[in-house]
Amino acid sequence: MPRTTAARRPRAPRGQGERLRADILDAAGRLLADTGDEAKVSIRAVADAVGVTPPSIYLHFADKDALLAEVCDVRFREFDRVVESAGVAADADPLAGLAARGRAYVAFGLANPEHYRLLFMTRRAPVASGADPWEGHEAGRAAFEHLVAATARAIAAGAIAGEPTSVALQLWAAMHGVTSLLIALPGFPWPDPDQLVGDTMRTLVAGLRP
Amino acid sequence: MPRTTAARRPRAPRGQGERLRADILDAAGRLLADTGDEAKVSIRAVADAVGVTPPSIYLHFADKDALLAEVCDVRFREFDRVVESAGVAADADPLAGLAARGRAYVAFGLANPEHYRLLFMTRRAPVASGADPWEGHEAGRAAFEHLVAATARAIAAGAIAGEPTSVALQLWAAMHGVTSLLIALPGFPWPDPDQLVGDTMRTLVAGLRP
DNA sequence: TGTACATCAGTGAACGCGCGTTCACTGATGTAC
DNA sequence: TGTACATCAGTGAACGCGCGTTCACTGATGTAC
Repeated sequence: MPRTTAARRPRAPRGQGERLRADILDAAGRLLADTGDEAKVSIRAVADAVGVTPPSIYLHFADKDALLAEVCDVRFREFDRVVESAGVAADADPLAGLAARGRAYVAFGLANPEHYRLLFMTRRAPVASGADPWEGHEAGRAAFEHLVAATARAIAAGAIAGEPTSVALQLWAAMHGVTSLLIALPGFPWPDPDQLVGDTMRTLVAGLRP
Repeated sequence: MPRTTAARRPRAPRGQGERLRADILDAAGRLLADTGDEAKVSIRAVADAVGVTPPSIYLHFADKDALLAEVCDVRFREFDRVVESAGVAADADPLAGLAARGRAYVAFGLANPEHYRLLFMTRRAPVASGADPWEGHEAGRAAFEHLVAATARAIAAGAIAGEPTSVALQLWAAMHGVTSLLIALPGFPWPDPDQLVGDTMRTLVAGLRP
């Protein structure tokens, strides 16, 4: 089967070259989600999806890694926005806010498994020790800080006990555990995901009660 | 840099052809652990590590997928053996047995990150619905049943409450969450892994108390 | 005891493929004088 | 107003690479008669 070639994209007018950049990022993200396979996101495939020739990609990104890193960043921002807004909507009760974040976290992962895989299941190079570990991952930093803040509010309200960062890590690890197992092992006889998330959340909250 | 070619392996004597099969499995596993990169485990690289030519692999494995599936199975058996024996050693107190399994689980993952990745972080095709989900993954079934059994003992002893399978899934998801995040995001400013595992285990056990 | 034959455990060379990336180029559009 | 030139936004063709896999073959060893 030959690659489905998109219509040839008309050349951008002068000064609008940056539009192609945005289209490339978008196409790469969609390609990843649609094929469900990071190996299928090749420079050629992305160029084809956008309707442009492969060398054009290099007018906007240094190399393939730079492109993927930026796709990752864009999707991370989306992830943070979705999870945080679900949490904020329920924050009247800080515990409900945390639970809503957990549910939204898992739901995002299951709805966008390949994006989730790229964000949280693919090895991201460790930065040099001493450097800022968040350098180049500002969206990641924001997402984590949002979680720590929500956790701190629940602690301040007396709903749970513990040190905010430690508790946030436990919640994150548990929700990530559920999400990534469901994504990695779809053949396993899982119970209903909602129930698994609910049970896990209830156990954690009970265990963290002051 | 040219691939470091192993000494040419002497031809097996008659009737001993199966020895090469075992050596191939072993070399593929070591290659995965040493390079830390599944993409580097190519038919050519494995053949080279064993000291044989690429077509020889096909005398023993139908194709690359079959080889990787069997590597996976071998490592899964090792994983189950390590975790279960750590648990059995502490089973005098069922709760201590569960905790020992949790620690051994995470330790195995951190000591063999690429094997862990292959076992639990790489998508394994879902089987046809209706078929036995464990078909071809007998080692996986055994490992999971060992965990459920240990959980059931802790429940029977009155140390924790709940339904064995549900509780086992919660414990698994949490330990997997910790392990896989540490593996996937080594650049994150993690606390000491032992502390993270200990905190998570304590929270879960507290939340599951009868 | 000798010899033809079968079998086993591989080898050597090649196939076609898709990949990331580079390089010289093109053609439309704006700007200086 | 005309024209030379610069710039922008790409294209077309090719590079070398490593990959999974196939195919015809080889040479040592056993077995039948």
